[in-house]
Amino acid sequence: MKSVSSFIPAYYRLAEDLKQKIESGELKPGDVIPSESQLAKQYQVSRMTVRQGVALLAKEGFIESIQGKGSFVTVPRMDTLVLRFSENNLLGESKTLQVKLLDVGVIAADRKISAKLAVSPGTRILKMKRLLLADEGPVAVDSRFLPYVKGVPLLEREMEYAAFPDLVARNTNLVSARNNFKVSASILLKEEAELLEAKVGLPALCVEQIIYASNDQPIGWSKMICRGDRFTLTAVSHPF
Amino acid sequence: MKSVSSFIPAYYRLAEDLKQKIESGELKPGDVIPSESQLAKQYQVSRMTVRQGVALLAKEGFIESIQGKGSFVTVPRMDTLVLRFSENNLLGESKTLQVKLLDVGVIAADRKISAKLAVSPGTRILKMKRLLLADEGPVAVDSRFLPYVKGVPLLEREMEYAAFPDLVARNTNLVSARNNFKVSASILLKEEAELLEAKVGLPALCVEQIIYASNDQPIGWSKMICRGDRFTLTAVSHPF
DNA sequence: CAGTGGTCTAGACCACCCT
DNA sequence: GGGTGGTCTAGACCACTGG
Repeated sequence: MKSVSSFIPAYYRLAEDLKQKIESGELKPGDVIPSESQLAKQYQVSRMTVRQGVALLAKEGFIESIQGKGSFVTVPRMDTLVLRFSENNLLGESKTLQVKLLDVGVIAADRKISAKLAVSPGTRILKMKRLLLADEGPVAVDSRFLPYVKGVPLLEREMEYAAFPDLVARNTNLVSARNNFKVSASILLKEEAELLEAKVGLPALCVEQIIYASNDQPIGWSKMICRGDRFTLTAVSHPF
Repeated sequence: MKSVSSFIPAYYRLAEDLKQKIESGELKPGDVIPSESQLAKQYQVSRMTVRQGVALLAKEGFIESIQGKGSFVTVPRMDTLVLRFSENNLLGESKTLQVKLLDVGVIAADRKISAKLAVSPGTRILKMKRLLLADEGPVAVDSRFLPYVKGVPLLEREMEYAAFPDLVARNTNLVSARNNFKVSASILLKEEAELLEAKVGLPALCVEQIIYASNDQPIGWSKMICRGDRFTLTAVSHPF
């Protein structure tokens, strides 16, 4: 039944049909949708094709299939949000992001760093500090800490511009597996205020990232202090 | 080939095999994985079964399929984070979240509200203000604004405890479609400080949510001020 | 037990990409 | 043209749920 007209796939039509029934309220959250064999008859397609459409809706969060029972309409969860955090979205209106490498070097892990990166105190740690500037001026200062890996030189440009997860991956030759991301409220301390050309005490967002390898070993820690008047974080529920 | 042993599905085994090859570095980002027909031969399964496995890996972000070219290993994007925001994760260690309804009523939309909710100034708006308390004490104050819908009474308990998106859905009889979520840095003003039993000027997180219906009409606005010393937001990259 | 979704087959034709 | 992934079929058996 792929015949003649309709350039759009059958499974897609079916999915859109059901989606429309859900959005219009004809099918309400908790309702069962027709069984796969019923849909196959209705739409004159094979069951595997129905399954493809149903799987699409499930992936998009509109329905949930339960073996032996049926497929049920769900409310897309609006408390599950997707947050894209790249340095580019530190920019507000401004189009250009500049990065200034303030400091880079190898240090010995102090107590705090050794805790964060789960290494012994004294371990050699690659540290770098950067200043991020938009058109309006400084937006954030960022400190990054990676266990020092010998024989893996990082280029200055990488240190300046690479996104933190990418930098970590480059440094360790490992596929990083997880990014633990934390946002907290803070105010500018003296040193930060000077770098960010703002007053001490200005509200600030503190964004902390810890990258883990697949073996759950932390392989990178980053802490970014952002001027609250020049930066907000945004997220949106399901990005279909 | 579903025979005898192996309680785990063939497509799942195949997916795990490939995943392991990716995580071990045998397959690196950018590499092509074997074609579907090759995999079908290798694993002695039908091509549809291979496709199911490949689709699973694609859904999980490990590979990307491109028609006419092949399927390629991708780096799971670590700058795409999933943030679960329910009032329960306002709790730190504490187990009990209490909510106190401070104020509720119908008001006329002022300039700010009419802008946020895209309604004419003066439109009747249901407003409520709540205080959220954990074991340690107050954590956040939350103001919620919904266009007033007559004939849809909300119970006090709903107003107290319903998550904001759910509350909006209940109020409008609409399936809400999108949640625009914004986090910014702030400090406690006098009124907030009093309610939160903290000093004026304490760092705070401001969480703003605007819920949209499927027709892109805003149908709810919420603004929550959280004590920075008692609340942080966390997110994590792909939640498989 | 009947009905549901989950897995699987062995084919087929298509759209697309590259050479 | 030859290879790739995308769509689709018409069956089959399985695992699970419920009455």
